[in-house]
Amino acid sequence: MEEKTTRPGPKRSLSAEQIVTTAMDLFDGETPSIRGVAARLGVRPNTLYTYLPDRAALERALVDRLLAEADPDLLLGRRSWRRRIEDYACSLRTVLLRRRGAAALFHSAPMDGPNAMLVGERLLALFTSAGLSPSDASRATYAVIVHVLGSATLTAADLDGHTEEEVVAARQAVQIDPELLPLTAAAWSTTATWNTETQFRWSLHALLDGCAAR
Amino acid sequence: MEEKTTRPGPKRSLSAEQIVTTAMDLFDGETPSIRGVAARLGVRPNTLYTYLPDRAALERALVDRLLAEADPDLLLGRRSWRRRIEDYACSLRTVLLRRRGAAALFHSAPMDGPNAMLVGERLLALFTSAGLSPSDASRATYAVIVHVLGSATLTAADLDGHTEEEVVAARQAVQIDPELLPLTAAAWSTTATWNTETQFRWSLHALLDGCAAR
DNA sequence: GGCAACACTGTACAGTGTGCAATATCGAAC
DNA sequence: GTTCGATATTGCACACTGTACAGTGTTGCC
Repeated sequence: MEEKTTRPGPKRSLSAEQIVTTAMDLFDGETPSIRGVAARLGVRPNTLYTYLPDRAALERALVDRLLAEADPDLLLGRRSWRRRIEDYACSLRTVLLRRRGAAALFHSAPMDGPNAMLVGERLLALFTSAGLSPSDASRATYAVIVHVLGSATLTAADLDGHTEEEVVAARQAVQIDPELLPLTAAAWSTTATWNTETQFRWSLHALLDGCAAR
Repeated sequence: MEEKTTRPGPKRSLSAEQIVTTAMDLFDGETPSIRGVAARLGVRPNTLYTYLPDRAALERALVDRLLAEADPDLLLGRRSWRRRIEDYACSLRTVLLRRRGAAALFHSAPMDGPNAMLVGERLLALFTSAGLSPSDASRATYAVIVHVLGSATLTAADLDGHTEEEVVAARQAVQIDPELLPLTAAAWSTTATWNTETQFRWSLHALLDGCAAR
């Protein structure tokens, strides 16, 4: 194994790790591009193709970094299984909302990185400890992933750089015609808060209730 | 109102409706671009800016068209509130998976079109009929939207042009090391089916259970 | 008929990801 | 120690993308 100990040719000036790290740094402020990362590294764009097959590979690596940044250890500890899931979910939501376009990355490629697998394993453990069968635990795991990523992505689209408060206030100010949409008008004060962590926790809670009842 | 009955200047050769319609046609096969739609209409790309402020406006319009194509009337009728939600949700999922990149459109702009409002109103009615308060009905409505869009987007990323069967088979073939990820390995036969309608219905069912319990 | 508003075009710019051929650099074999 | 082949990096180029700006010609109104 690892027969390629030394190879001819010039030394590599970079590493895949380094590229992904620079992309993460660059991520505060703008969604990273091949050319942007290369510029930051003081290198021509093509150079990156020595380390990555294409842009999708960079995105996959970023996805896995983001999952790790949310701290999968939150899924461990002595708290109840629900608390642990909620804590990691909220942490991941925060991580995804901090960087513009972060949530959207999860939709360009399948999640098969090592951290994705780790998080999956731990979620399975939690649902199993809650009494679910292996099959149901798997389904519940995916349901939670879908909720966190879907929620974060939609909220990221609505925020678009603004703060949560600004968006809620802007939505509050919208006038709904009670003739056309009576129920929407009646519930609008709640609907205006769809992009808040309160809403996030409410729906996650409902989802976990439904999963636990299986 | 509508004081602009007639205006000077040449007749318009197109309409916003027409642009959105050709974009939808073009959508089978490739994700529509300003230049692509213009070419299909036999017109320079800039011409579209007479009718639309920017690409985001086109995407918003497409989102609303997709919501309508899923047939919001499925939310009406005599079936139980759960059946009606499940039927529309599955229909929307199918619509979004039929066109590549359709699901991703929902993440570029807020959903505030007329059909989005209509669907929201009808979901509120269903949850209200299920006994939820206006506030809880609003939260449950968003939870369902998040699930449908999140699930469709993740599945679209995994499918990437392939059929559901192909993806499931490819995932089944993956070998998970039971030493590293015992639970993942044990539940993998189910995990391989995450992108199926069966999984979609399972998690939607769980979510609705949790919402109804409020 | 002149005026002002308007639709549309030509051209252009600043981006994006990425393929290809040339160049420079190294390790290993002779 | 020289040659050879593998390799990293570059310059250049291509095919895209959205969209800004300055014409150019058509039209309704006074």
